[in-house]
Amino acid sequence: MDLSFADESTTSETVSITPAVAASKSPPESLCRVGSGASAITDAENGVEAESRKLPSSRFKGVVPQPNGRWGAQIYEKHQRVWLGTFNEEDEAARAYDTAAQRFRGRDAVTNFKPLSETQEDGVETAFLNTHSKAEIVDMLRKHTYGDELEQSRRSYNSNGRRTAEDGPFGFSGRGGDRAAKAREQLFEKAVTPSDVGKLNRLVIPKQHAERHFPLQSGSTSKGVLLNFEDAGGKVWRFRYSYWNSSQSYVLTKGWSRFVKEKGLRAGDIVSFQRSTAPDNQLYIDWKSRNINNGSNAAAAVVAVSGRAQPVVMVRLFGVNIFEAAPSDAAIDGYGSCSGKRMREMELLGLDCSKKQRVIGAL
DNA sequence: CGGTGTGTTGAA
DNA sequence: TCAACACACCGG
Repeated sequence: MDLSFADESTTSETVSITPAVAASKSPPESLCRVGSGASAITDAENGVEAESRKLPSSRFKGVVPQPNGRWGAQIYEKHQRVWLGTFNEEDEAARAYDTAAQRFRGRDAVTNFKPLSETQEDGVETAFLNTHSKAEIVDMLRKHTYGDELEQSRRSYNSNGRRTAEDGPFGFSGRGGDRAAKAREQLFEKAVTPSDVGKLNRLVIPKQHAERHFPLQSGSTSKGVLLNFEDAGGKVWRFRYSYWNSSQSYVLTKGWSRFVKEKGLRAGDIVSFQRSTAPDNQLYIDWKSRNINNGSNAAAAVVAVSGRAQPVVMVRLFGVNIFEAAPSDAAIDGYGSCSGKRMREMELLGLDCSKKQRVIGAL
């Protein structure tokens, strides 16, 4: 769990800006890419031939050569490598790294090109990055669809900054239309349980996230505090937040049922919590149906379903097919099975497949 | 079978 | 944190 992309609270970090390395550099053309790693620079009769086996290293950060002459992109986080995919061109891989670096480490991350080609602040891309999880961005990079998705975002952002079907699952704040969306960081998401939307008038905040993002002063532990959250429409919701000793859990109580009612939340739907990266620390709340299909890769699209009684539903989430038990109360929380390799990927991307937690990719 | 991306290590 | 290297394993 510590490997998840869970804390983007680190997004506010400060990293010294380092002038992009490559940009205008003339790569030693001697580094010709070779066929299958070997293709020896046929050398005169000696053992120097062995040297030619070595793959040409990249002049770009985060880029590694592949045996077939292509280039891989990777970035590290929490002692783990996050693979960003393979590319035909070295600079494509470098750009993929740049994008990931900006998403993972913030605006001032050290990159290969970004600072140069983008010095004129690109609010749209920044917002785009801010409104997509690391997992989503990585997925786009791997599938080489980042550029397209960003373009889509640019088009739909248009002049009014209003949320459109083209936006990510949570879109932009889009309120008013005259105010630009403030940069915000994703805190975490949770698929609501039946009781979260039931008569108990409370939402359980997974301990892990509660303690990280909504710490309670020892004194206010029991009585709780009032927290304000702004939704996508700009409406402010005020919830009481406290710790229940009886169940040893953190909960949003007073005010929660009104939110459930107005949004028509149903078990399995995803609620998302964000916080402004600006000094005001404004909190935001948004939600999405667990099966929405809005054309974005980020969306969970229902691939096959025919009625509520169907035993199995397959959803495509972040480009990964997931089988989910039918919406019976018992299984409604978890995302059933993840298979083989995908399972590892899911873990690495912070998508918890186990039943213990329903939090999906705490961003 | 070709290629990808993971396992792993040593350097910074 | 990062790149280098080897190769297991995966999808075609």
